[in-house]
Amino acid sequence: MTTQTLTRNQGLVLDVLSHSEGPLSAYTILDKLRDSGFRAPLQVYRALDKLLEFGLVHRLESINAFVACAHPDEGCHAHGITAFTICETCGKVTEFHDHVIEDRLKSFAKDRNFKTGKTTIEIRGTCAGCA
Amino acid sequence: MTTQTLTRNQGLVLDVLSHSEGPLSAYTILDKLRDSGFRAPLQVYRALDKLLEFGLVHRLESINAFVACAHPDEGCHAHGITAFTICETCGKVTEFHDHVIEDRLKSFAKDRNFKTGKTTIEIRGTCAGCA
DNA sequence: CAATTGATGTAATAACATTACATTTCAATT
DNA sequence: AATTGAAATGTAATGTTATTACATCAATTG
Repeated sequence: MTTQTLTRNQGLVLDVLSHSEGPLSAYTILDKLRDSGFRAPLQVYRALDKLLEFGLVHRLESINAFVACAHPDEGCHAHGITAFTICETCGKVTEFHDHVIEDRLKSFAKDRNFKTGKTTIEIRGTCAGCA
Repeated sequence: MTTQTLTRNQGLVLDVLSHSEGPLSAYTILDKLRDSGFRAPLQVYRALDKLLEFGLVHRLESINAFVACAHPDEGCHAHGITAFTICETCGKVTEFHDHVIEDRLKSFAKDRNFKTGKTTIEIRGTCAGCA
């Protein structure tokens, strides 16, 4: 998956996220793209939906914000469950993948015949630099 | 922690959540408490804040909703990280605790000197009954 | 009983997200 | 090149979730 396959709006949104230090809300993205012609929230949300689908962006459920994937070239969907640490002081987000956690969650779900869709793992706290 | 220590508003909100089949949004709780004198969202949010603090209620970040704790008598905070399955069809929420996952997350955080605050683990999907 | 603290009431506003509908773009096929 | 169908876009309006600000009330305590 490369940037070339993206539409103009999708590319603009991904570009903003990729160059951002930390996660951004949809409305912050909108503001940053006013000069590029964006006028309405839906333009951002639609682009984000696609980028999420492509695995190029992640949504942080606990803070209603979005970040570019840390390794978009490999296709993040291939890495299984994505987990995050989110620094509440500086906003820094670190993405990680842990197969033990993933196996454990999968086995819990399987034991109960729960069909897993999307899984959210987010640790909010204070990063090393801000401690 | 018993219900007796709660204020009127806190007790009313907890009661609504305890008797609900599934998670409720703050505004749904508000509607259910209009007859009890609730008029504004803040009355709900304030009560929820305290109930969350007491470990009597959980917030489901991925669906912006709240559920009563499955074992409030023991004080849910004592159980460490709480994880959930959330059925997107019927709304049923199951709460669980897994020490392996918890240890794994803690060790990840410790390795990076990340000071853990609240951790969110939510699996959305389809429960056995709805499959 | 004054002072402090925590809880409450109310209105207004901010922040986040979706619905609805009209229009345009673009690639695949004719 | 014209047709056409799917995907993307533009725009306005609205719906949903959460917070700020400020006034008041109630319980505790020094």
